Amino acid sequence: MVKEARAQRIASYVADWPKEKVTAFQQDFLAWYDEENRHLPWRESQDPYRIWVSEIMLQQTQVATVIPYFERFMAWFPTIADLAAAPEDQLLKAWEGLGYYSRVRNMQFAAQTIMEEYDGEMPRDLKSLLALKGIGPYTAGAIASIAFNQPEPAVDGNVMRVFSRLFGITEDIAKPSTRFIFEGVVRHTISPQHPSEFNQAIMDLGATICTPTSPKCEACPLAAYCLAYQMDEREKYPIKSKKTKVTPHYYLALAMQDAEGRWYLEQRPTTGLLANFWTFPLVTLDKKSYTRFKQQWEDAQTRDAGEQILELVAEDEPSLVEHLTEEVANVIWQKEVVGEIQHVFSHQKWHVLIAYGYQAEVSDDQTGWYYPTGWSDLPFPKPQQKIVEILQKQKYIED
DNA sequence: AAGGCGGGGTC
DNA sequence: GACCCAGCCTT
Repeated sequence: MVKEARAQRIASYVADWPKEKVTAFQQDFLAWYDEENRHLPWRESQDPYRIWVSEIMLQQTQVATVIPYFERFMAWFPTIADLAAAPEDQLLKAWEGLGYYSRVRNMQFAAQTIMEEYDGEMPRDLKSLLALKGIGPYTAGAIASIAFNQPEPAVDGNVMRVFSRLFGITEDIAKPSTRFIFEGVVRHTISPQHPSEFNQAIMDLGATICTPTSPKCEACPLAAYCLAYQMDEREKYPIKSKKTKVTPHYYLALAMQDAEGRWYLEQRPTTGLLANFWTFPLVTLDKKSYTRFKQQWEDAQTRDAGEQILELVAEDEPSLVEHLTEEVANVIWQKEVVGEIQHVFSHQKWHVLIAYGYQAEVSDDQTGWYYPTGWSDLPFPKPQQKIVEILQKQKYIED
C-alpha cells in the first residue's frame, strides 16, 4: 500500500532523531529565530486576516516585493468585509504586478464565504481553512500554525529545501505526492509549544541562510544537525526533476489615438492568462507573418500599413474583428513600427510589435477610449506597461 | 498526474 | 540569455 510505503520512508528519515535530539534541535532553532527573525509587517500581530493576506501574497513572490503591496492592500481593504465587497478593478489594481492573479480573485471569493458562513471571522480549524478557495495544504498549515498556534506543518519550497538537506530526503520535490513525506518529517520535529515560531524559523532560514544556491552553511544554526552539510552535499538537495517549456506567441499591438488624445483599450477575457486585465488590442500573428511584417515595416516599403493591419486583423479571431473593424478602418496608420517588446511568462514568451494609428475623428461610440490620466485606475499587465513605456519614450504619450 | 498561471532574481 | 525561485486550481 502506498500509505504504508510512505510511512516507512518517513520513519527511515527520522530514525536518527530520538526525542532528546528533536528537543535540542527545537531549542537551538527557536533560539536562533528569537535573535535573528526578520521584522515584517505581518508579524506585528497575530491577526489571521493579515497572516492570510501575507501568505497568499508570498506564494511565488519574494518578501521584498510583497512588503509595499501588503501595506497598500491592508490600507485599501482593512477587513475581510472590505475585501469581500471590493470592486474587481480595484482588486486587480491592488495586485497589479504581483502575478498569478487568480490568487486575489480566489481570496475575495473566500472572503465572501467567510462573511456568509463564519460571520466575518476567519475559521480556526484546518478542515474549514482548507475548504476556502485559494487555501491549499500549505496556506492552511501556515494560518493554523502562525495565527492560531496549532502544530501543523506548512510545507512550501523553503521547507522542502531546508528539510531535504537536513534529512537527506531524496524524493523528487516536483512530484505532488512528495509533500506527504515532508509533512511527516515536519510533524516529527515541529515544536508543540511554539509551532508558529518554528514554522516561521524555517521560512527565515530558507530565505537568508539555506538558500537555493550557495547556502551559507558556516552561519547556519542547524549545521550540526544537517545531513547534507555533514556529507558535504549541500548542492545536491533538493532533488527536483521537471523542466518548463516556454512557447512563443506573436502579437501586433494596436496603439490607437483619437483626435481628443484618447487611446483605445480593451479588457481581456474573463478566464485564462491575465484575465480581465486591460491592454491595447492584440492581434495574434504567427511567426512567419510577424517576421515578415517587422521586416517590411523596417524596410519602410511603400505598401499601405493600414491595409496590412486590416488584413492581419481579418485573419484573426472573428470576435476581435467584429469589435475593432470600424476603429481600425478609420485610423491612419503610421508606416513605421513604433517598437517591439518581449515578455516572458512562466510558460509563454510574448513578442509584440507596436503599431501606432491616429484617428482624426472622435467616434460616436466612445466606450473603450481613455485618456492616460483616466486609465491609471485600470489594471495593466506587465507587457502593456512595457508598451506604454515605449510610447512615452517616443513622446506619443506625455509623461 | 499534468498543465495553466506572473514576475523577479542570480550568474 | 539561461537558469533559478514554485502553491493552488482545473482538467
